[in-house]
Parts: sequence; C-alpha cells; structure tokens
Amino acid sequence: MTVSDALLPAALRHRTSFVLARLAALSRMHCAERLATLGLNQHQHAILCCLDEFGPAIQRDVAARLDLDSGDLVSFLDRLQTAELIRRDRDPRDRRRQILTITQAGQRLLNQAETLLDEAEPELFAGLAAAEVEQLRALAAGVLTRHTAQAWRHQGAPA
Amino acid sequence: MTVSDALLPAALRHRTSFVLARLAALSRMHCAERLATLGLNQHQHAILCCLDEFGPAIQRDVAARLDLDSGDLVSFLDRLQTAELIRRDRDPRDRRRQILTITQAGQRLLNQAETLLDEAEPELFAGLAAAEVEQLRALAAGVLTRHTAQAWRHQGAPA
DNA sequence: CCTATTCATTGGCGATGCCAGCGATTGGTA
DNA sequence: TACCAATCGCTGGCATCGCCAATGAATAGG
Repeated sequence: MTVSDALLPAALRHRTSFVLARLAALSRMHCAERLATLGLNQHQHAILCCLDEFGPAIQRDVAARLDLDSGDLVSFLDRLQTAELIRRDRDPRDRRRQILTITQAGQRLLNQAETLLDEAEPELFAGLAAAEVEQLRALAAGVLTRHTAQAWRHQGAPA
Repeated sequence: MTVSDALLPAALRHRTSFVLARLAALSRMHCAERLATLGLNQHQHAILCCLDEFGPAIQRDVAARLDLDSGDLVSFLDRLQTAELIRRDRDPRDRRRQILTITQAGQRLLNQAETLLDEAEPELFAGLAAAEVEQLRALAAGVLTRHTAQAWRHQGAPA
C-alpha cells in the first residue's frame, strides 16, 4: 500500500480506463517536453516518422495514416517546412497534391528525436522492468489494432 | 501482420508512449460517451467517487486528491450541485471552506455510472482476456504510483 | 463542356489544462 | 486588540487541441 493508493479512490484505481488516462497524460507531458527542445510536437514527430519510413507522400495519405485532421496537418507542415525539415512540392501530374519529402536536416532531427525518446522512456517507466514495458506496449497495441481494424471494416480502407 | 500494422510507421508502433497515447484517446472517447448519457464528464465522475468513498470533504482536498485545478473544480461542482448530486455547505468552524457531500441521488447516479463503465470496458478491451486487461491496468498503475510517490517527495503531502 | 469530386487551406467552435488575481475568512503576532 | 500573512473558494483569461464547415484550385467523369 503506497501513498498514492491512499490518495485516489479505489473505484478509480481499479478502473483501467482511468489509470490509462492518467498514465497517458504523464507520458504525454514527459515526451512533449523532450520533443519541444527540438522544436517538435508529437504530431510533427509522427509526420517525420511517416515520411522517413514510407518515403514521400501526399498530405492526404499522411493524414490518413496518422489519423490527423487534414486542416491541422497543414499548420504542422508549415512549421516543418519553414524549418526546412521537409519539402512540399506540387505533384506535376495532379497539381492539387503536395508531395511531402523529408530533408536530410529532417532526418538528422528525427534521429535526434528518436534518441531523446529512447532515453526518455526508461525514465518514464522507471520501476518497470524492460520486459514489463514491452508487455505494457504489446497489450495496448493489441487493443489498438483491434479497433483500427474495426474502423477499417466500417469505413473502408484509405489508400 | 494486421492491417493497422501496415498503416502506422514501425517507429511509432514500437514506441510505448505513442501507443499509450492512442489507446488513452480511444478509451477516453469511449468512456466519455457513456458518462455523457448521465450528464457527467470524467472529472465529475471522479469527484463523485471521491465523495462516495471518503465521505464529505472540502474542495481543497478533493482537488488535491484528483490533481484538479481548484478553479476548474468549481465549475464541475456547480453543475453537480444544480443537478442535486452533491450538497455544498459552509463549514461553520471555518467559513472559508465548503463541505461537499454526495446526495442519495448522487450515489444512485454514481452507481449507474459505475455500471455503465463496467459494461464499457469489456467492449473497449475486446480482444484482450480479462486477465490481460488486469495486467495492463496493473502495469500502468505501477508506473503511476511510482511517479505520484516522487511528486510527494518533492512538494510534500496534501492533507 | 458541364458537373461532381478531390485536395489543400483557412477559419471557427468547444473542451481542456493551466495560471493570475480577487474577496472573504482565518491564524499568528506584536 | 490591531495588524499582517496565509488560506479557501471563485472568476476570468490564455494557450492548446481536436473537430468540423466552407472555400478555391484542380481534376475526373459523363
């Protein structure tokens, strides 16, 4: 029985959704702080990941992948572009589209971000063994894939 | 390899903080919907839990317990009070304080809320066995208690 | 051609979390 | 007793975030 056990009502401590919300808020703060030192927010980091891993893509596809509002994506991209972390080129074959490409500077910053986050997680999950963290991640990911698969069935697959 | 595995970059799928944030957002939506049918938000539910489990308390202590901004607490309580789910009585021995008490109607609604959430979790965590959900909760709670204990050491214990 | 659709962009709305300041009240101290 | 500091609840403001509607440019289909 730790101190915080006495603080929170048992009805909340035993509710998975509540505990998850709390932990996510903690995790969010923790990671957002680190990324902020590089001038990135979480979505911008995710965008760089996308472009780095899947190569150049148009905004619509990035938004679909990350489940971002296309309007919000624009402002994130604006900052990434002015920081020269990405390029935004009109598709000559469909001039409505903007082809997003991560720059070398973007890749370098992404590497720094990944390093920062790699260092942040052990600190965030202090008290849990590495295997337990992986277990936590796997369980959470299991729930997620289940739901994203459902969303797929309901509204059809993005490109 | 499920469909969503192909959607998200591996760099994000393997990052615990990212997966947790996603799951928490999903969980939040899921639970907030249910509670909204009772006219409650998550904080109001938590407040009712507090008053039900620990008995009458002043606003300062409830805010400390739930880590809520005292200003925000006021507006939550206003709605709870007009709905007659709680009573707000001035402490005769310290007229600055308001003593919060859950009413019988509040307890009835809290029971309904708990039932709703009990039903919501299996649906939210479909695909995970009950034991796995508990494992997920326990792991998350472990990280949380660790951090709340740290916060205690740094800024002293609330009453 | 003319119409419908797609894509990026802009703007606004509501909810949330956080912080500063204000009155009322109390406690401590000279 | 008189004064000063601290506490408690309350108000208001600000920044962020996710979500949605509307617009303009460009394309696709009949």
